[in-house]
Amino acid sequence: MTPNEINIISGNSKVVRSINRAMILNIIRQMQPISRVKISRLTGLNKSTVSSIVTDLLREEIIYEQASEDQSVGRNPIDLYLKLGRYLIGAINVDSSITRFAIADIDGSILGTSSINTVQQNPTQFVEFCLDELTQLCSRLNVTHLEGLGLSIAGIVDPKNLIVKYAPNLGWKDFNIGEVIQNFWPEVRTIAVDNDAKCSALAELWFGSHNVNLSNFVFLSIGPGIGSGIVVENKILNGEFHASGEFGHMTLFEEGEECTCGNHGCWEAYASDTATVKRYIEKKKSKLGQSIDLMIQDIIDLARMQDPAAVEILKQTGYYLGIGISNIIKSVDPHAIIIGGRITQVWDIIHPRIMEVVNQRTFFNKEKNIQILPTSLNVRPRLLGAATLAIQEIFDDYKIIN
Amino acid sequence: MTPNEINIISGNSKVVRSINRAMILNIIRQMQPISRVKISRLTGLNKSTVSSIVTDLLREEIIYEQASEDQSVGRNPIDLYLKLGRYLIGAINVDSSITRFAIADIDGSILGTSSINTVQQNPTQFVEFCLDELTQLCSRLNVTHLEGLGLSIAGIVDPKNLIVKYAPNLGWKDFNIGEVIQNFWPEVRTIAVDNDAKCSALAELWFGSHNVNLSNFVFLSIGPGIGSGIVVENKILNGEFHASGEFGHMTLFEEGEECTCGNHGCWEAYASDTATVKRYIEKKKSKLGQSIDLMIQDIIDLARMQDPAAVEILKQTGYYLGIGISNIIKSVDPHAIIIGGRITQVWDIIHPRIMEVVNQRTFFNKEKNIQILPTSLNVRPRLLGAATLAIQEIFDDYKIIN
DNA sequence: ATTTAGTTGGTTGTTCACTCCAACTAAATC
DNA sequence: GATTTAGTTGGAGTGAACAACCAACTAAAT
Repeated sequence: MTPNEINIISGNSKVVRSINRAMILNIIRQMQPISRVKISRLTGLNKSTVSSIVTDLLREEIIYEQASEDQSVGRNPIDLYLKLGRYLIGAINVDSSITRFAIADIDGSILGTSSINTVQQNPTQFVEFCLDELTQLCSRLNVTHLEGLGLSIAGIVDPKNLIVKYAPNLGWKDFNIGEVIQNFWPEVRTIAVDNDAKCSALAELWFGSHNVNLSNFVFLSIGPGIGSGIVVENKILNGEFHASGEFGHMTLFEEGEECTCGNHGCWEAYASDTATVKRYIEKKKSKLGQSIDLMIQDIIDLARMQDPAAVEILKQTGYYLGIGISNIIKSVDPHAIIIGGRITQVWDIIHPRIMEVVNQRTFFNKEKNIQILPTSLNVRPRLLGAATLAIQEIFDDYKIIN
Repeated sequence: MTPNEINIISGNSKVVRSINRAMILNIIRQMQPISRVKISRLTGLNKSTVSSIVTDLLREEIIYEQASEDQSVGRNPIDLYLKLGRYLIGAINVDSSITRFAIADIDGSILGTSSINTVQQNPTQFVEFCLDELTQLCSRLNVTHLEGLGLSIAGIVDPKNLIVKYAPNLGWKDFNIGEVIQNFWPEVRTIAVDNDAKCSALAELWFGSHNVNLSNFVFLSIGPGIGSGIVVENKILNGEFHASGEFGHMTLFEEGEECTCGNHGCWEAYASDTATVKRYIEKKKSKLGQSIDLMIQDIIDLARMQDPAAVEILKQTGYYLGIGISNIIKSVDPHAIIIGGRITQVWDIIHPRIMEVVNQRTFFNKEKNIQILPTSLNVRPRLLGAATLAIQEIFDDYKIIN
């Protein structure tokens, strides 16, 4: 219970029902195939209660049942599975250069994708253009109805009110993206928006395949900058002003390199792809011929072919990553750090360096057994994360009201 | 709902009752005096439901009612108040040098305190000695029964299992303090233990008088070291290994001063009282004649009498505090930072310096309006926090079972 | 091949707890 | 006495728990 604000969720039989419904649905999602009895034993709910809720879920066609075999004695259980193809989700990731689209199912599988260049124009017009593009993708895939729509944005987002507070790279400020979508597509039931790094964390949490408990972890997105999503007790830590996880701009070097944010010595100015490219250029005394995105890929490719200069530069990046990560570990004490971005292609080069620094700088670390891992997703985390935002609402819909 | 672990709290009519009970009790606590109808309107619960729960609370003697006057028309409401003196809490704060005791009421008021020197002996014996001391304090205050017992410890604590994982200053490791207390005092109903800085945060959250929304904030405890407690959505962020908020050991200076933890450039090595004293000694070329605790007080006293050297040293501390605080702001994005410790006595010296640095280093800060404030508690936060641990359990006891 | 016991999965009334609702009483003002 | 507001009472509705039941299978005997 909250001490200073009052929790408005008052108890009610309907609330109980939806809590139990959400719990059972999530168990089926995670442990399918699973029978009614097993769910009953797992939850402590009575068999009859489980049956009742499962009947609801079957009617809603969000799950289906199938006879199972191979039981030693007694009646064979009836396995329950998530039903795919029935509730589909549209996903949009808006980045400074490219905007990507996907149609996803509730198990996180992707039916199809497309992309366009992000155009710096009137945000409303751009969003409407995106929705048109998504409509086209739908018809290409013979999808007639989207249950939900999720968007991940490179910027600070108020997910509750569906407002993009500040996206400097897109030139958006206090943009009520939810309203625009609702006006344009009134038929979509759930719309969800959040910051891209937070979405990536969510995607890893829901659909990652690492065999690690991710109830407390931090997702680090290494690109031109460094973004992050903090997960605490299975939930995204939003921050009072929706700006948590700005680790990229934490000061690591009091009077260090100038950062794009105006501050000096930010982590980002040492460990981002931009910083890596800059260091490589300096070393090689070459010039910035192309975009950061292309350059970092070149350096990575060179390193994979054992080019000594590239390897050395990347090891440095690993060193700087390690310093920042050890600070993150000290602040929120996660069980794992999951890293996404091009740099994970040279995991064998950077990971040992990161671990070395983390072990050096984090006392009391051996007992913690913190996992530092590359993302386990084979879809772009930011895009899958956008879908996950909406999927999450389908599974956790016990906020109905009272 | 959790995606990877299953939430074991299944719904149930009893759960509903206790959620509503806790909500009503907390409303009375925070908004007393308040009538039944007002609670009904506030929560959306039916009048009759409120009446039913209030009847329970009256029978339990945790609240009382009193006729109110001054109502324009209609029957006068009956005001409800928290009843004091009925449920009392024992609080113990174990620090490296001094262990303090208090008897507190459920509104956070302190009936009496005492203290002893912390002895480095067998932890079980020491705890039993503490309980004896508390018993004496009780009899001195004519307190015959303690409803709960809360302990705040300078170390890493597993609050769920009541185990002190690691308290280097006390020489405790994996010490099952809960078991010891339960064996010695089997009659006490609720026992709670946590880290001292986290307890301080909890005390400020529950009983602080700042007129700021503290649902997301960080409590910084500046002493010989720097401890902190992170509050996210009105709850302490515990950390996977119970070690969140170790901001004191985050690296701010890559190759900086050596810290007690073995790392270099920790914040603590620049902004703690120890660091301040060290800098003062260096400047004055004097010697460390007494304990850090006494020395920092001397410096503070000198500064309050406008001694230029002391003022300058403390301003430096303010500068270093600012750098670390700006990193904290970027990581968890709190609404406020509350600072406790002797250094708050010279708030007029350090606060402007902190704000200057934070504004300089935190882009996008003006719009956030982050409050950096000294603790509003006039009882030692760590001690009141220990009591709050147990008080919290009395008010939020809807974890009963299912 | 047939029968019977034993085991496990799932369903069907019944009971119980709790909230909601509407009609009531209580106590104040105008 | 009419009106207004506070609080109570008894009945209705909802959903979970419980226990008895049916369903479907294996194992092992005849």
